[in-house]
Amino acid sequence: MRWSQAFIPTLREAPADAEAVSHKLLVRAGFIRQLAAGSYTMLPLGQRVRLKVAGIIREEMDAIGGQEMVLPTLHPAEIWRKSGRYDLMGDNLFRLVDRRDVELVLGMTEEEIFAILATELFSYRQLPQIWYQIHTKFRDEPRPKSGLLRVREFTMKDSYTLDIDRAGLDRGFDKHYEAYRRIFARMGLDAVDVEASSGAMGGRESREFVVRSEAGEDWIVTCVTCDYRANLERATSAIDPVDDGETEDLERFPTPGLRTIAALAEAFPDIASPERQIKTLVYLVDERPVLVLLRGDHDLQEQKLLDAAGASEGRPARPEEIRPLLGADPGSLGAVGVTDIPIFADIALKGRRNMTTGANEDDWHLRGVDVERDIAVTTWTDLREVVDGDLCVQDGGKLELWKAIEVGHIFKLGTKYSETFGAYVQDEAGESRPIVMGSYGIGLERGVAAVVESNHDEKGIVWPVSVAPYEVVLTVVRVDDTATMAIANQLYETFSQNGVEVLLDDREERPGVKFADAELVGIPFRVTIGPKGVAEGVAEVTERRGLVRAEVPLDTVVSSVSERVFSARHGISG
RNA sequence: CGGGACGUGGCGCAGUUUGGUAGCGCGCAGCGUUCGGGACGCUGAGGUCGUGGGUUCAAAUCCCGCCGUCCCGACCA
Repeated sequence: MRWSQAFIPTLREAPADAEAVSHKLLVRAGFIRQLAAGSYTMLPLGQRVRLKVAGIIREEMDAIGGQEMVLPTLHPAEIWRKSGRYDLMGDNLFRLVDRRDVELVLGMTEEEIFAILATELFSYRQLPQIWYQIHTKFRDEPRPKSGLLRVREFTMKDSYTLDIDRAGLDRGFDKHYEAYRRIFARMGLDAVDVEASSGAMGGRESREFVVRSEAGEDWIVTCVTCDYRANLERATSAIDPVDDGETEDLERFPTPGLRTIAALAEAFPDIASPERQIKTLVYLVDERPVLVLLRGDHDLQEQKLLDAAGASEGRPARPEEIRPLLGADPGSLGAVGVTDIPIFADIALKGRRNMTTGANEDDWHLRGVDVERDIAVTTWTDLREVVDGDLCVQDGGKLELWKAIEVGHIFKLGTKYSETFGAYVQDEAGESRPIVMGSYGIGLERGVAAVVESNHDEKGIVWPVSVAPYEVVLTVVRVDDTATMAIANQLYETFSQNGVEVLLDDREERPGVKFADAELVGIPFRVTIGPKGVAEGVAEVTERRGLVRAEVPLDTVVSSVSERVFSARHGISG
């Protein structure tokens, strides 16, 4: 491609209010343009990168036996009602009505549709299957942001494994795990996998692939001394033991005006230090009230509560909703004597005695609470949110929190969708069994943004060869010099014949502009050719990463640069 | 959805407080000089001031509604 004819609209000034670096750079360098909140045009450069990413994914999916297909994005709402996700997905699901008043939705993931397809399988002999597509997904995000990182319409590689049993699912899951590691490595992403919550997807086990970045929205917990790593929504930490002393009897005592953990602790330091208090929260999960019990100095991780309750939405109850339930306002709440509301208690409270909690009467508290003796806990589970500096459950090492971009997620789904849609096969014994499914996703444009987040410098983007829009830019310093231009054309042809993706910068611009643009756009290799070099029989080769320069004879420049391109093309080494 | 901000040639902005008929930089077109690290001169094109209504002799400017976008908090690839 000749730059003078290419649609590469670079900008001197970035969008002022853009936060993420990748957003600014992709806009400035002419890769993307925004149409509306969360809707982006992929300009020619952006589309080339997107196709490179799709190509890597396709190769790795095919390598594990994946079969590509394309499913519709427009789905009858009925299907989503049947799986229960029409309501579960809430407002994130785009809904519309056609001219016949039929309700439709735009697909935000496709477990339902693949499960329907899987009803065409009848025998365990046809399993396992790995099916995938690279296609558009729609999500009515409450708040699209950070350019390509969080949008309402995007391309997703979604794949699904179909197996006869859980052992098969485990194998399919492991294959995806390995494929994902290769995909991200080839894209030049330093991605790590962490334990994650399955959320609205359902299923038992899931792992997220994340890339460390300040632009990310996930919080990741890792141990500095071992391999423990988990999403904050899932992470646990070791709990320091507390000596509760001798068992005492339950006793009411007045606490006028004391409404917070801190205030109570200050007024009664000997019996009500924060770790001796029970924090009682009232939540509405899927609109049902529940009590949540935590140690006074611990905070709730909401996703853990949702996971434990099997719910999709939760929020703290408002004071006017709490009073009719417990008879008191926040500040004097407790779970002692409560039997008509489910009580979720954090495991840090297990076995604790002589605790202090609200008496469900304003300005009164209870002391001497023995959690297991006095409270009818419905569910004991891990509910507290890990904080920076907590200790690792595996080896006691220090835990660190950091922000990351989620670039992929793999789920062990189970039989929920196959049972719902009737995807059963007969096993060896002739018994009908629901197909065991796994579900695996990668967001392409988010992946592109993540590459930019972790591959840029003050001059612009630094694309890994594997996903670069062009591999080489041939910068002609004097377009008006016929000898130079003739040689440039010749080099351009030779690169093209070699199969190298080359962009010929034949614009009538000053050299400084061309150099700056090449660096902003981030093409891995720049071959600079001008009258001076032509006179000496050399071209200058500049590697974008580190801007390392070298003079190379004109007669070998194409072969040497091509070699470097070929060896870097497959990724891994970047 | 709650909180904050913004909307003026293609891009980035000033002008709004104190109404008087729109300006700057970049970019763009033509000509000339220049050109191995973001050149310069001259000439020129380009704007329903987001939108609807109101106040006024007069509205980018004041008032009301609506739409849109961004940022901060609850969701996900």
